[in-house]
Amino acid sequence: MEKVLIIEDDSTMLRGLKDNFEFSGYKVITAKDGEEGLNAALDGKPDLILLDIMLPKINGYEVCRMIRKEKLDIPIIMLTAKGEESDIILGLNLGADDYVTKPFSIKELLARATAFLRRRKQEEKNIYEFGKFVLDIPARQLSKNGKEIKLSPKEFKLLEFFLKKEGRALTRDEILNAVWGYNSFVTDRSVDRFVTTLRNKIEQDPHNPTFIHTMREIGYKFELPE
Amino acid sequence: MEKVLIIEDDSTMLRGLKDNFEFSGYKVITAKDGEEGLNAALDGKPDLILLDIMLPKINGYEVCRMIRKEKLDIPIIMLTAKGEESDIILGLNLGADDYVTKPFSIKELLARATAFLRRRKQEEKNIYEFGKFVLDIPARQLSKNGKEIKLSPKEFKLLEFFLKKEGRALTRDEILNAVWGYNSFVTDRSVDRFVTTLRNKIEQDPHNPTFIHTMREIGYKFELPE
DNA sequence: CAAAACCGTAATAATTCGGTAACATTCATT
DNA sequence: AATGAATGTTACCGAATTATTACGGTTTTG
Repeated sequence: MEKVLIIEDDSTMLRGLKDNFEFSGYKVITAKDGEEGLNAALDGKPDLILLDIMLPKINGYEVCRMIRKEKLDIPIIMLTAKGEESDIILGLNLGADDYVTKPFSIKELLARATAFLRRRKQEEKNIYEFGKFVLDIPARQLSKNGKEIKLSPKEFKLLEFFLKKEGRALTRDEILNAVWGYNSFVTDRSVDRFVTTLRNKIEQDPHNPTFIHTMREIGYKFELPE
Repeated sequence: MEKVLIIEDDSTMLRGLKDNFEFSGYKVITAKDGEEGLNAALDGKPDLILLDIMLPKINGYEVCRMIRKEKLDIPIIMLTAKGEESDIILGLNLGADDYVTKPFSIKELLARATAFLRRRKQEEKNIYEFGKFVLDIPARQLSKNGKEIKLSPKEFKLLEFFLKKEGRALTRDEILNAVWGYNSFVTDRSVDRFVTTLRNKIEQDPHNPTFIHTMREIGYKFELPE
């Protein structure tokens, strides 16, 4: 189920949005000021953010900017009372993907949200194939020639992340953030260890890896051979 | 340069949009009815489509639906004279990513277009081509005719810097600062050494370099031959 | 509730890399 | 052409990075 984060200080408005989105089948988490909202965005990993501009503590523009600074690629729809063109443009330039102007129709907002999530969903592949392996995300299972290969939860998450970012060199930090969570106090070396165990499970010759290549001083890169 | 396809039957409007987008640095292709527009979308591979709804032959909704049916993942912004909510929602559900209502401000439309293209652009501009070589920054890999050429971390950084400053003579100090860091106590001669190894990897005849030219008393310059 | 699986860390081993020095070559100037 | 300065080339070893393994504590499973 898709998770929507709503950051809005007006209780009535917040309640209305929450009810409507939940009724439409979304999971909703909420925040009532910018600070709380930023934390929720980082921790909760929502698929979409509705972001009010006028907020206590940190305003919406700042929240938007900071989310983008963290390289989080979550669609953001801004909710604004101001119809001013310059504000809209400011928001869009700060990394928002869309905005709606209060008072807006909930039906329209829902349609826009759906449009953003649809695309995202299409982008998300659920089954990855590499070599003789198949990683089935919904089934949480890796198999080689149809035979299951057991992976621990962390191993699975790591492999999933590698596949999602196939072809790109990933820093240990990126990997830690994605697999362990952004605020974990885990050592870089743990990444190495899990790469080792993964290699032992998927590489023919773990010392001459076909898939998981080490990128010195950076981290690792998952590559599909020709 | 990004290519925008504008599908619009009103000549005046079309002309206005074309001028504005071209002035903003986009390449523009146009179509005056749905059929023509659909072909242009399929053949021209634009990065963004502005799509009027009221069109001769095939209307905008249909065009949108057919583009999506072809699994083309091009952002579509609908231009609509109707302010009716139901039309907007219909459009969004058919796969449009956004809409603007006529009369719209060209400034706002440009801002929205930029927001859509921003992500794509960021992802794209990280690849440098020179001669038969391709330096892929995200993949952290250099290849010649598709075949990988291994670079050490320093070599990679140095080449990346050269490409970023292509055409400019660089002092050894500039290079040291950029590649080795502010306060390293490394000799100038290390630059020379790494230029040598780089030349051996990318120059046909390292003694008659095509790309990395030595600027006596200064340093080096990376140049693309004609 | 016991056994098994899992995870993070630290210790140790293996590997790669990079800076330097020493020597060779080229270049500009006279 | 001779000279000195700048640049090119090469080999080597210490240092930095990564790989591997073992272990203890925790969680999950049967």
